[in-house]
Amino acid sequence: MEKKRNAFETNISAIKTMIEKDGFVPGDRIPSERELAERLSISRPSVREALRTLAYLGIIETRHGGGSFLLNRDDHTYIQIIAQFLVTGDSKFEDLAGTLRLLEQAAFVQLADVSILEEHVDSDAAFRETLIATIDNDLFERIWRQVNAFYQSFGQGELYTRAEREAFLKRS
Amino acid sequence: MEKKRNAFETNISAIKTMIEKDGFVPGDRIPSERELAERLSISRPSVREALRTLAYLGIIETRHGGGSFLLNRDDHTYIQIIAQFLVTGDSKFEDLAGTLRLLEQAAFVQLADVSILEEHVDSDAAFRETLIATIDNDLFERIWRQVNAFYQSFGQGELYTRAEREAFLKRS
DNA sequence: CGGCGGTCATTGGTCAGACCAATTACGCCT
DNA sequence: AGGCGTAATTGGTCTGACCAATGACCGCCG
Repeated sequence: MEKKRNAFETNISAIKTMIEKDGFVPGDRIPSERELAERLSISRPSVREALRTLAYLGIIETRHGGGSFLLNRDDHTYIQIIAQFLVTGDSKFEDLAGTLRLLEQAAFVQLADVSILEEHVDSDAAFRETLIATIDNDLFERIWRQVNAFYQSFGQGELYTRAEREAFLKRS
Repeated sequence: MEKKRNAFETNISAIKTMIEKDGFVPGDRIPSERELAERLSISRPSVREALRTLAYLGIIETRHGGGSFLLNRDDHTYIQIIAQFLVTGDSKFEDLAGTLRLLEQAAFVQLADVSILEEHVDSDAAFRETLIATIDNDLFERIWRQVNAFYQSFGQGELYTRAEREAFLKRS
């Protein structure tokens, strides 16, 4: 009898199973919290704890007064969660700057046409922002943005000097 | 004043911030639910909804009667959890592989001596692991490790073919 | 004096019920 | 038939209570 597993995960599974079994498709409204509680024979707070987690993961969306709705699977929530927990408070400042340089260097290597950077050589922020945008990789951009936001929170100024930015262009 | 953010995510952030601010390290016991509720001026059910989500993601662990404890980052299971719900997220899978290639390319550009990679050319995993280790940047390595864990959870095989790994070495 | 066992405070787990806020559905009036 | 206001539905939050598991404290006994 090792079924004594956490009731919480059991509840999440139960709700997930019920959603699948009833054949809900993305966009559908799932039963209300009160109805779920009754059908699963658990209290509404327990239902809510499970639903909140599902909502946080982007599985469902809740609308105050409207109900809970199944979301499409390819919403980006999971990427946000990853990015949010990747960069945490104990990241060292030197690592932040170093990581930013690495990320941007990676982007630069992939860059075919350097000319689009030339007009932004005056602005550190615009230069780097443009550089990252050329990659066209959502996850990569989110990670960079998260790291950069952390870097900015340290109140530091430009990551590169103007000379360094010009060096970028010459290395094409 | 667009502070109208969801209270739930605000609560998760608040708890996460408090944990970081108070300098808790993995293994530490965090304040009790009742104390958190009081310090954050929210009710215990709201605290619980946030804590359950953190527990489900593997950020913390709760022991009935004992308290809640911070887990090691390596124990964070949210990667697997999220993947469990997103098995069909093909479009974003390309982002994962692309991000990994970008990170490793950045590491390679910084690499002075390629010879240490030669002995690992037979193993995709060892090759990439060694490559990242040369960077000596904690944050960068952590980001790579998490993205790689997510990539692995999709059950994919090697990121590079053997020919691609050998091409790395030649480009020195 | 020291080890042991029991008691009790602390903490998480769960529930019932209440009230508010936002949305939606319905029916009435025009 | 259409528009509008009211009521029902539904999520959001809180209070309070009780149970269950853990752990610390303290007294008892060897």
